[in-house]
Amino acid sequence: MAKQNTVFKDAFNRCLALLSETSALPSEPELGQTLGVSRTTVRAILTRCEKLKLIDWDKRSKVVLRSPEPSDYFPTEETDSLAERIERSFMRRILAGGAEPGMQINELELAREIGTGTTSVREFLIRFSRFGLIEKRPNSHWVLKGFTRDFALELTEVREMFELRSAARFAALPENDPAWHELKTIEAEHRQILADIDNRYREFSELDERFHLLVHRSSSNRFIVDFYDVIAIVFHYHYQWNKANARERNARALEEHLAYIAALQSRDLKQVEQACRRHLKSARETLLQSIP
Amino acid sequence: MAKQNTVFKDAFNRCLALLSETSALPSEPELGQTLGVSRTTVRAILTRCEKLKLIDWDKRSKVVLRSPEPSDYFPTEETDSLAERIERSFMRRILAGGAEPGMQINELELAREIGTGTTSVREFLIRFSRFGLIEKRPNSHWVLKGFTRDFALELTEVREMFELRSAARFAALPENDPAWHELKTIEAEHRQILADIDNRYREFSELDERFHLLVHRSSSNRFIVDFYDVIAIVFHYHYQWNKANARERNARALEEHLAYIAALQSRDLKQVEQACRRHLKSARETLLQSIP
DNA sequence: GTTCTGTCTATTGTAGATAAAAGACAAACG
DNA sequence: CGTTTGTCTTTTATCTACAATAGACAGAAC
Repeated sequence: MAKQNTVFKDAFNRCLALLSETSALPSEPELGQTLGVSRTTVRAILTRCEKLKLIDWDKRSKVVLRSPEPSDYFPTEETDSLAERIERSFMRRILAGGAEPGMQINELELAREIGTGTTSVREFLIRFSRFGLIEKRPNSHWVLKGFTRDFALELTEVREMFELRSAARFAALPENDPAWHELKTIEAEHRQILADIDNRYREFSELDERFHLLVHRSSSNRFIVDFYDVIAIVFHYHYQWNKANARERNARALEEHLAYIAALQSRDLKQVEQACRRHLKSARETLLQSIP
Repeated sequence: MAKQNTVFKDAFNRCLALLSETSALPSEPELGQTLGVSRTTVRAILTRCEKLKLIDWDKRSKVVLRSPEPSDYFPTEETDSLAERIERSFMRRILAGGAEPGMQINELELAREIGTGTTSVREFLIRFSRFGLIEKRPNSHWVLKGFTRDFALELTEVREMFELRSAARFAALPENDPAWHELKTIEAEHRQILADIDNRYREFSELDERFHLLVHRSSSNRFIVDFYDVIAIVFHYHYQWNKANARERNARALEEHLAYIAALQSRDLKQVEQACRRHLKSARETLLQSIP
């Protein structure tokens, strides 16, 4: 087992969806473009489609023979990349399950638990270390620094610095910048979710990420944008394992976002700063409440 | 060749220095403590010392037989860890030698050039990616974003935000905080170097790093402190390959540091901000001048 | 009874191998 | 002539193996 073929499996599944909507597939390069994979993978997909009698493939002609059935798809567990699986396992361990700060992290043990080789775990830990939750002792183990109160305070301190700056930049964006249009779209989605909050409050998490990323992007600063990864991952898992009062919390955040968006649209720097601060303050409090 | 034994070689060299100053070595745990290595490595070192007839070793007694000679030491090239060697090779390529932004980085080629396996290069690139100079295309190559003007501007923008905040924190540190004493020491070294600037201006680079790190540390924020790694590495290599006007540049920076230090000691926030801004501004200009 | 040493085990760092995926090039097609 | 396909090469992602290093434990020495 060298490389996992998750790219193939995932692209194959997405191709099936495409296939159910047309009577013939496009050229290999075009298909590769659509699915975001190379021609090599496209050809592997086509080969499998042919074998399953989903299409009749002869050079340029790729005629659809039948609609795909559920059994044609690869199971979703097999389409996640190894990195995603490792991240999920790891985050569950440290955020959900009683992981004490100071605890040692063992590459071999983690690898065995997840069912992968040590290399992948190691690379994950290296990538993950920039989130400030773990630290390496060279030639020795990793140390879990833990999702502590200090961590949350340090994270939000930088977040506030960055977001205030980004928000001010945003407000100064020229009239014709596409970000304004994107903001309008996001605003509309806020209103839609709020209108049906009881059923749709779970959709907030994803919208939250899109909104703040849009704001951070206008900083045009790679360090600020990259830092948003840290915030996003923390809030992502935090939302996932901490569902107490989710409805009220999200409703409140949506309202704050709308005020924040209105402030941005007013282009009044004072107002922007005020609305931004208010929202960040309550986001910080929410996060802190979930930490013992 | 699995692991390199650079830890052993480096610790051995440092042990020789120790050895030339005493007539007998301490216990294994104590030696390990001093050299910062495990007992396993200490015992390997002692074994080699014995073999070279540098000491007579029998259990607790470790009598020095003769002073180490230059030929006893391992050559310095062999004591650098693989990671350090990779970093140097890589930085030379991208900072010193015409590396165009957008260029592809090939793991295999880099590994061959440096003479290591791909695993180490790969891990280096992952670690290095947080510096914002390269970016990964999954399942494909890395892209060099380049040490461009934009990079320098984005870097210094964040640096200024962080350092202003840290400096303000520093000024508010309680009287008995050890940082004040450390600051005094650093101040004295500044004066010593300035007094003999023609001969010692090269020592500025290291002092600069120590000073700014001391300031950043008072933020008590891991993200701010960690970010200083990015600044440090950029300035480190920048100083190393860009020696035009080094003497004047460093003399000026030393003066600015002294003003900055005085401002910190005054604990007057206005003054601190002013001195800090002035120094950061000129640091930014220096950096920008070296970029075409 | 604390500290040290001898011995042993577990884990990390690195190389090398291999399947998956990307990508290059020329011939074939429209 | 610009795409598309067939074929081939190169590169990445991942596993496994193994030496270096860290670390544990019991008995020896002070």
